[in-house]
Amino acid sequence: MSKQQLPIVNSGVVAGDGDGTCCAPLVCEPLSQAEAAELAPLFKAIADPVRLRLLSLIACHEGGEACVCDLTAAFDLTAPTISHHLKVLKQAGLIDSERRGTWVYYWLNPGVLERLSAILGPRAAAAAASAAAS
Amino acid sequence: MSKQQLPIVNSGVVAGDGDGTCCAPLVCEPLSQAEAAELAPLFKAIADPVRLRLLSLIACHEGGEACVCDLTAAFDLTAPTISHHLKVLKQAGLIDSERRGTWVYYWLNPGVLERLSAILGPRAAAAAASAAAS
DNA sequence: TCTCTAATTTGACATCTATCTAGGCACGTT
DNA sequence: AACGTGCCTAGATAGATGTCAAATTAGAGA
Repeated sequence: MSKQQLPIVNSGVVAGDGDGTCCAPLVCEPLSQAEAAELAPLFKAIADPVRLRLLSLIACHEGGEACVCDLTAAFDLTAPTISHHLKVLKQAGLIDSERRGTWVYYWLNPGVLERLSAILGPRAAAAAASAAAS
Repeated sequence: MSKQQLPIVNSGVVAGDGDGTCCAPLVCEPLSQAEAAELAPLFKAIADPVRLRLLSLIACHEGGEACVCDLTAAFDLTAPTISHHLKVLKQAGLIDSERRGTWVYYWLNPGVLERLSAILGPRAAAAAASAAAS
């Protein structure tokens, strides 16, 4: 933390998206400080075994959504802990939720995982190839 | 550098399906506990703004590698701190390094980012696969 | 209204993490 | 050999994080 030198170059960052083509993969051009600061919390949200499984369970559940009771049952953790992890995922924008009667359902927010994937992804192959070539 | 452990990177992880084509994206089938436990540290390694930029700087640097002095200069952090982050990335298996004379060079370990990318998104997985195929 | 179940919030705790300063090792140069 | 520079390790510390038990909120039904 502190003032690092690189100014906020890009701004579009990761959130912007919108240009259908694609993202700025990690490997194409150096991430600005601002971009990194915006991406890191997203990766941090998924950088936990419980939350990874939660995402996976939700995504794979029929209808693309799952209620908390289903999720809690899949872990050896207390309900408050699961609730906490769901909150982290939701605050990061990865999932969303809605109450229906007694139960609360969660589903994946479309596009977010894909964007993260794109940032890590396509280019890496190219970079690896060029590295190998030398 | 001799004392530095070997990267634990691969071992199958989530790709374990064995069909060489590709991995099981998060959304295809629920992650097992073991898979999640193995993936989380990788995501945790990149879930930091400094480390994201380090990865990016290394990947974008000419030749696909960069020396510590180049990297340190890009941040407003002390050298030991950068060294710490590089160690985290190396222990996660994301990068590797070598000393050449006075300087130590770091480069991206090929494949690891792609695997993470593939896990997050089917679309990216397909892209990576097609890239690899060509 | 009262009660039962589902889910979240609160508060506490132990652990992990990012960062720094100080010091040490390796290499190249004088 | 001695020095200077590049990089890493060690130790310390403030702050973040994961977990649980207890308490709270919200809806369904008797």
